[in-house]
Amino acid sequence: MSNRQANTEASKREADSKPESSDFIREIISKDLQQGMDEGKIVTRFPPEPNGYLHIGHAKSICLNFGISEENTGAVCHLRFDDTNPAKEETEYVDSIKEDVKWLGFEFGEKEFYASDYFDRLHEYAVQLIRDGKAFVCDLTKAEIAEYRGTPTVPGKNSPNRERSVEENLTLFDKMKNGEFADGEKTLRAKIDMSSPNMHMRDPAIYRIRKTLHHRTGDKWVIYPMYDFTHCLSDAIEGITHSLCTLEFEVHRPLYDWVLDHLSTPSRPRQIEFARLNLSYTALSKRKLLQLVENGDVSGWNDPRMPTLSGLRRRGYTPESIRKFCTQIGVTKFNSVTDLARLEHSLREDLNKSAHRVMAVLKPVKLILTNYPEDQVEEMEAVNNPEDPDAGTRLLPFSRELFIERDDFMEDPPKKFFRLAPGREVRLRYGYIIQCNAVVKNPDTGEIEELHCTYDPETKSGSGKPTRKVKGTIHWVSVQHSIPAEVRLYDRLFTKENPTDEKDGTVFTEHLNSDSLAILSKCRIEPSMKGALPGARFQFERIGYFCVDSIDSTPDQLVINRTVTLRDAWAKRKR
RNA sequence: AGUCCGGUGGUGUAAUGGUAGCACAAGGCCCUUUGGAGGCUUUAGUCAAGGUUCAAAUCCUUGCCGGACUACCA
Repeated sequence: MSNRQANTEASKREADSKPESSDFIREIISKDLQQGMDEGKIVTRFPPEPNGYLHIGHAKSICLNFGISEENTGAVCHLRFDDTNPAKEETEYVDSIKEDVKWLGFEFGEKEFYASDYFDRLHEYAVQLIRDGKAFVCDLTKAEIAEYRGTPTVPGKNSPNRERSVEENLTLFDKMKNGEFADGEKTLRAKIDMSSPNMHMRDPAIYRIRKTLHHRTGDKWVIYPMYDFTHCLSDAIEGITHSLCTLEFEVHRPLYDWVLDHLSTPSRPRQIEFARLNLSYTALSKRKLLQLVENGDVSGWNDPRMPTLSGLRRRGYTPESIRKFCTQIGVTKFNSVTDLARLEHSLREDLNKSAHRVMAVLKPVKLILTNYPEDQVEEMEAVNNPEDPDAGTRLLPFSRELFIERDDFMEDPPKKFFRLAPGREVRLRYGYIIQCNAVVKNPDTGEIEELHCTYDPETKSGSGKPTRKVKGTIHWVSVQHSIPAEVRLYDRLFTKENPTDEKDGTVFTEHLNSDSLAILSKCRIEPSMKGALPGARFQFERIGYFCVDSIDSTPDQLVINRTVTLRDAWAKRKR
């Protein structure tokens, strides 16, 4: 026994003293460091396209990139907006992305960059490629290019314009730049290999014409560089050492390398791919999330059911819990689906330590203590957070008429029901032991309207008197002292574990959970919640973690969101 | 179909030729004035078949399964 104890103690200590969790990317980096790469100055980057809101999947990338910069002395992580497609990108998204990264707890400071800041240099690089005979202006239409490209099994055909002279290409590219052609009329293409088994190497477009206002460069440009051309060069310009991206870019890596191999750049970054995050019962693609917003399936990008960082924030998630989650799930190269329960676990773990406990009754039923003096009010001392002695205590008003949870009473209870029932005793949390004597029902509806109980004055909480044990403890609020609130119970947005798997012929919106939101408007909360600030988080004892809604709550009408339920052994038993 | 990348308990991961371990989930027990928290505990895994080796999750071969790729998106 003592031996085993010693063992677990030892292993705990070992776990504590280990650095940060490692993964194949961090191992590559520490190897590079050992070999003296860049005098130990690691530079990573988080490169969002400002065309939507960040979600929990991006958090994985943010934690990886910024995490690595925090773990290595002298290292930095850049925030770089990949804004090369003016048709889709907006300043609104830039602002939300910056806010979300900061909220997660990461500092980019001055390292805020935009691919659009490099448009001049990128243009020069393109001209250089033309001069070197490595790029040409192509007249083919979009459809023709697709046709000429072939398929993975059939090699493509060369564009008829592939052998244009350098001079002609230069002139044509200049005319593209000067707006002399319409959108789609011409493209600049890299001259690589139309028979490559890698489709991305079949003379990919690197510049296209888009006569659209750009959110930062306005009307300065009518030609815009493509991702594959932009990303590697932006990395090289910024001195990124390790360019970390998701698995779907693996096939782009030969092109990433090709561009850098054929141009003289200030540095030579390296792309490494890892698996993106998938979460059960969740959709994680900007396109699909956009669809939910536009369909009105949710109230917006920050709907508390959305997996966006703004949604999770409004729901009551803490940045710490998300960061913890991201380090716990690890980084690998294989596709996987992470159990939503994991995210919820790290949330509860964090909130359990930090959230103040409060008594709230969501579905009230009146309970009258028939032997308690009419006008008497007692102040019961309640612990704010049993996990944190420094959180102190507060006083709860206790009186003859109380509200308790409708679910905490059953007329005809099963054996393992530890709560109130006719003739049964329970303890009122921080109060007395009571016994139920009578049930008053509405004669028309049969609905329970009042429970008449008696209390035992000898059993007051904290009185130190020896008292009998009762199996159940329930929460309550005083009718006259409690304050009203609207409580919004949120649940998972989808009923299907992998809603975006559409191989079975279904569309992800078919799996929307019709019970993902339930609004309770007659809730009663203990008076200490008066004046609670938007965003404030609490644990409602025995129910779950909640927060004051940051948008809809007002001092007069509290609106409270359920962040996550408590683990519930009783609910499990019922299943 | 071709190319590339991957396959470790139900789930997420570790073991870098040398004892298959951790976490989540699920079950049980203890404790408890939150059916919370905490403590203890059980179940359960190397895709398959060959080969190399004293020794294979790890290296090799073949097969099977999964993913990515066929935007002037990123």
